[in-house]
Amino acid sequence: MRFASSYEPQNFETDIYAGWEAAGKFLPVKGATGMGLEGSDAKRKRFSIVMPPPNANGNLHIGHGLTIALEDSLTRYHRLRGESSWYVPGADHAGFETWVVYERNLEKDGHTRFEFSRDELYARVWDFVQQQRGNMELQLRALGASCSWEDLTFTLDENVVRRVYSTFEKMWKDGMVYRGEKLVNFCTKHQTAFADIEVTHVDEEGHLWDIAYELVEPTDSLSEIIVSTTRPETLFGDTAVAVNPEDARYKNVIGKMVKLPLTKREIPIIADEHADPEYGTGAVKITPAHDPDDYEVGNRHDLPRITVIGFDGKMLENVGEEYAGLTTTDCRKKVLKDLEEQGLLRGEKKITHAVSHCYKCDTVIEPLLKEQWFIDTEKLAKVAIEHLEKDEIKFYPENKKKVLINYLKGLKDWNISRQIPWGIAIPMFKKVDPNAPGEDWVFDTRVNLAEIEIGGVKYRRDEDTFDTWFSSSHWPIVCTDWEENMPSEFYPLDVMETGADILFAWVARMIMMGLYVTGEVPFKEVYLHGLVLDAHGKKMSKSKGNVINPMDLVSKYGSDAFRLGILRGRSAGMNQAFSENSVISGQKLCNKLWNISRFIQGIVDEEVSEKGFSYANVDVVLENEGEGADSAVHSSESDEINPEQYQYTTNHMGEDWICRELNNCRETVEQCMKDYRFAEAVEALYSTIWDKYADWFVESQKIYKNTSLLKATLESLLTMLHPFAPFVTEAIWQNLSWTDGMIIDAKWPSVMEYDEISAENFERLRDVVAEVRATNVSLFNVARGKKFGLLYGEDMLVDDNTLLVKYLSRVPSIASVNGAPRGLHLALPGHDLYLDVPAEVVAAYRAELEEKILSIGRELDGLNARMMNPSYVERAPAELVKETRDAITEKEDMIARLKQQLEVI
RNA sequence: GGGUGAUUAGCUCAGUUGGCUAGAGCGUCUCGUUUACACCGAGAAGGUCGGGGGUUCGAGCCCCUCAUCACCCACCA
Repeated sequence: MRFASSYEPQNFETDIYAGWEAAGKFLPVKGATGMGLEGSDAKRKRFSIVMPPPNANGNLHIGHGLTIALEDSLTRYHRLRGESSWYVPGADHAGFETWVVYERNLEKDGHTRFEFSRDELYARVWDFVQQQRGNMELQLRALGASCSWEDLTFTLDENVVRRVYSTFEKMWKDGMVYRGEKLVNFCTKHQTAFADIEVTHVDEEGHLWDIAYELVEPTDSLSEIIVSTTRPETLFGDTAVAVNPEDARYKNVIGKMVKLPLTKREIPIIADEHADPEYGTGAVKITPAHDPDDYEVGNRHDLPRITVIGFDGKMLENVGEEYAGLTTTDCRKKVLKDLEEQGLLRGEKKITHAVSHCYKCDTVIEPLLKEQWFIDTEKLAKVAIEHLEKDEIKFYPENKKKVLINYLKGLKDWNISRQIPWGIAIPMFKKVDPNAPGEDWVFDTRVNLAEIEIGGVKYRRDEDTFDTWFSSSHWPIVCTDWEENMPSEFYPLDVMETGADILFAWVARMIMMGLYVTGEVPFKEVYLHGLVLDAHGKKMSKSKGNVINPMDLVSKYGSDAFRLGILRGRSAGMNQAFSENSVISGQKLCNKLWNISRFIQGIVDEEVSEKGFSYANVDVVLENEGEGADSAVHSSESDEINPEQYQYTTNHMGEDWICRELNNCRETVEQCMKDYRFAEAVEALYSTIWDKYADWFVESQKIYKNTSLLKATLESLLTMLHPFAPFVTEAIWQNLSWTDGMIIDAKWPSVMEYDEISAENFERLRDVVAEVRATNVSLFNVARGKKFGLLYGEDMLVDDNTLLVKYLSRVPSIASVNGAPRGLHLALPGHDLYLDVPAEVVAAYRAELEEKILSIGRELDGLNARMMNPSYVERAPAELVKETRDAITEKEDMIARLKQQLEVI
């Protein structure tokens, strides 16, 4: 036996993947623009997609599982369509993320980062990542990613670094890079600055304190000014008190000085719009070195900036002995206590306000002044917006484009300096002797040297590294090997698929950088997926303990089951719940398909071995009924894709019908893939395979066997499902006796020819069978489990197909009434059928019949009401009106029959 | 404070220009030793499509409004 009785993914997946890889099936046909290629390859369409690089040192999480399911389905679909498809895998050095893991390990071993030079640290992390890296790649293979491994790009590869440096140099020359001392988001735990986007804001309970600042020269009405603050410990850095220029209470003290409590300093009262008269006391202390708003106010008024908190999160010397060295929290307590003692603390109230946190360790972000490299984003954003508004990139979901443009419009300059050793070194050197001739900073790529000499002048390396997003914004460029003198035929990418949560951090930056470097948008379409939530719609998190590991599901149910399960019910941009149930349902589909194939292979084997059927009576029946006389040879209509596929004949209406259904399914899948509606494509396949192919076509083939058609249709289904369930379809394909090669590069099905009238007849036959089955079951109670035979009167369809009807509707017998109707008349329009039920059972069935009459009557009333409405008849499309009219006739007919039945009783 | 999305069966979700009796998976119930499959087959129950208005011959879908939830952005001390 070729096929075991159930599909066990573990027995196939590893070997199948290795087989694909060894046969080079993941490689694109490069150079398809014509160079050195003949014939069809020269015209071959291309499809390119790059993988958002997973963290090289980590394990894949459920989001990666979804990512691969989506991207690989697309890739495989386009490959089957005959396109040269290139799926470029990647690995991310994940600067900060990896650094955090590594530093934690260091600390566990009793070391700190300060024991090593940057170069030493870099080398150590490099080794660490290399050790870990294989894991992630194995997991991608287990998920079935058909990516071109020899093109794997690591974000620290030489070509990536070279590209990043060349962009940075260009920006430096274009004056878009500047070094500035600005307030940056600083994590005192991780000792690095972050871009605005890397900071999370959390609404928290806090306090608002009122503190009195005494006027140096009291006026008649005012001797002090009370400010409101949430951060009293920063008062040491205050350089002004601001009031609103329109605020009558303070108009006459603007320009006067106040005494800064706990210090000997005096600071001015200034007028600035920033002060909101409605909020607190209307007066606000200004601390330019420790608050982003105040920083702006300081700039407007040319105020000094006094830094009082260090990068370690502790108070500096300049705040005085008593406070220096305290953490900000301790200092706050002491300041409040001291103010209270001096009678300067005037109020305290609870408020909720947004506080910035490090997205990694949750430490409160300290805004600190720091010299950093910044990118002037104005031009970049402007160009990006222009191209977006010209609709050069199509977004799925559509509304994200608007959201992105909105973000770009308010984009601030981008801090690209990170104070961590793991990453791409910033290629800038600072002149050691400020008095030496030449610029203070020079661009130079010799970053392996701590110090360089240019024209006798010494320069020292900047020790910072690039923000990871700066390099990853080049991803489509570096993955497709785009170069100035030789643009890649695969750039721009056909589609960028990634998480909606990194629309700003990544997608926005790829667009800006793609345009800046190549002048072209980096991709034509963007598909954004939402978060995978747990079964109850909650975010997965380690602390909640609801994290699902995709690899567990893959090993338990198989890769295909996981892929089908995670795609189910998912639509672009939406966060969606996910549970094991959907994976189980995927597993069932795989097993179903396996068993369908097993059955068909059995028929093929039987035919080969014996040229006959095991059902002795079938030959006879075939001669007497069915549509054998009308059989016709068909082959695929459009020969473009695959001329030799689908040589078959249709001998029976069920066969025409399945051809029609497969055509419909193929069209649906094609349209869905075009629109990125993956879940709908899977659903169409699921219902075609299960509800149509298995339940009706395969069942009917137990009576009428058509091997050529069984083969053709099975191949078609396997091929269509392959993008979503690559392993089981390949396992079956290679197990079948008549198929060649691998399904991974089989040909996408083309149109199947069939007879429309015949197909429609089968549809009618299904109605008959369904009604017979349902009626027999509903008789179950009154008939105490007895099943009844079917009788037919003037009914051509049934008369011509008695064997099939008998088999499909599970009746014990089927016969003509021979002009003497008896039993239960089925209320089926256009048919003359009876269940051979004794009169007493029909009588017992009376209540059900009456209920049925009532229910059809209700439907009839609704239809009649519609027809009674003159506007409906006038304005609705004629076709619709006709349908309504026909439905009324049908319902009336049904009711008449049922009533007649009642009378007989 | 601004923005986006959601609200449809017990649960998780489909439902693309408005059109016949609103669908699926899982769950529930009844029945089934039919030789591909119990990871199966047959059948059934279950929904006033968040509330309220409006447009229309016709609204789950379009418009207005309210409510609830989620997420994103934002400098209110």
